[in-house]
Amino acid sequence: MSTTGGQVSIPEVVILRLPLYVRVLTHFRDEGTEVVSSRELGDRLGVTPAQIRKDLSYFGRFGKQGRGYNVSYLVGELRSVLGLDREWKTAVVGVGRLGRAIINYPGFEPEGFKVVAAFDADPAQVGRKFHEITVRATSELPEVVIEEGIDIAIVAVPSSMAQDVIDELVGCGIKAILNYAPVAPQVPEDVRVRNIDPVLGLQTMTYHLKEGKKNRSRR
Amino acid sequence: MSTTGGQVSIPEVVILRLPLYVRVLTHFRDEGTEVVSSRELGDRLGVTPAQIRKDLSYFGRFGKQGRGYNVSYLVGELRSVLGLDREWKTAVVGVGRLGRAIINYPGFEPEGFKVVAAFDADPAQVGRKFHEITVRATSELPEVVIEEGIDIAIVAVPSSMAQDVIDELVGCGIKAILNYAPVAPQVPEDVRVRNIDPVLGLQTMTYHLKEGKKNRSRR
DNA sequence: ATAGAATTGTGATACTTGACACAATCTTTT
DNA sequence: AAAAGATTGTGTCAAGTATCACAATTCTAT
Repeated sequence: MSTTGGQVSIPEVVILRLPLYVRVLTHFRDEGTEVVSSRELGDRLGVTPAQIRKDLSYFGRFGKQGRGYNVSYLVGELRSVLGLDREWKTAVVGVGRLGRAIINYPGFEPEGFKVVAAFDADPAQVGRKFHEITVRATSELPEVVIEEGIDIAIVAVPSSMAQDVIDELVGCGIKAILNYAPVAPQVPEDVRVRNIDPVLGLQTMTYHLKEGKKNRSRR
Repeated sequence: MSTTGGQVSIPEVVILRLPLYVRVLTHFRDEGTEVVSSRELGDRLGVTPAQIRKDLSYFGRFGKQGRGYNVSYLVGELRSVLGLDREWKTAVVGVGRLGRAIINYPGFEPEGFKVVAAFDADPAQVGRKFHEITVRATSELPEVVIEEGIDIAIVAVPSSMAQDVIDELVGCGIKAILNYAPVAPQVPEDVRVRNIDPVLGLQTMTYHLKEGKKNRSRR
């Protein structure tokens, strides 16, 4: 239950898996595979076929019994579900070593994520250009977010400044933040944050490495 | 139930939260706070106090009723649980733009993760030095992993090569991999992989951004 | 055509994870 | 020294998530 207007609310874990499905399906498509079954997909992802079918069933009936899923069609449908059939504009806050690497990272644009602005608190950075983007003062954030139509902010400031910057972004009406600072940000519940934090990844693996544990992992 | 030798098996989700606790506790400690309650911790992390107490209870009884947890003591205990009371040796595979950024990243060493070797398939890169580390040929992986005592591999190769490199690493006996390539790697169940993938983070946020949804997030 | 094999979509079931609530215990105040 | 207040640790219950299993449907082969 817990509906809004009749349709069942979709678990967040399901949303988190969809981009993985899109990625693997795209792979299949690029290899020329036209049809794929939930078992084949599951094998590639390390999940059960039933889970894939259940997940997809939240959004529609994309398959054909006895045959499987048309790869191109399913990729298109899932991209549409995720909102990946348009371009999203991002702003990078913080143009230190990490921020510059993000601005230069070639993996965002092909996926429809375009960096259109950059900010830094340091006046010495303001005015510099990286990869066609001129750095602006953080004080200009509110105007630029509106003028440029920023959808998503990418935070790459030192951890001591991260919460302040995030508060500022929330104040500007930003609803989605990709955070590279190693902190646990506090945001209102209508704002999404995804943290990119390699150290956390390492720290959860050492637990298992320690004294050669043998329990199995959870993807 | 489902025990091995008497002690209850610890849920993986709990392990995934411990580094967050360590991080926030370290923050408190650096601010001079000596004692903290599960409520204060929970407020900072956006989780319920009960969850924190339950999580900690898997590993011991660290608190004192009516008072809370001694911050320094708890940090130490949790670091020990996670195996963070020693240094871990890592090797970076792939020294392109991303691999070099990882080698130069100053955030690993203070946390006890030391990059001690680097590899690349491209002969033109072999022999070059980055940040005191000489690049070796990928063919040398097996020997170097043993000689240098590599605990964790960091994969920063193009996605087309990622699975092959990961297979190679698994063949060398590596049990923990931090993977930056945008793929869903297949590994035996005794090998842990953590994926660092900003695009996946963005793609799960667009679902919610699309047509101004208002459902709340999950951390 | 018909039989057999493959595979989806989904209700029901089992398992996992999170929250609640309270006795036990410690600290502070009067 | 007693009472009031705070907070832990944990058994129990609730919610969330994953898996099972099978009718329905499609494809393939003879």
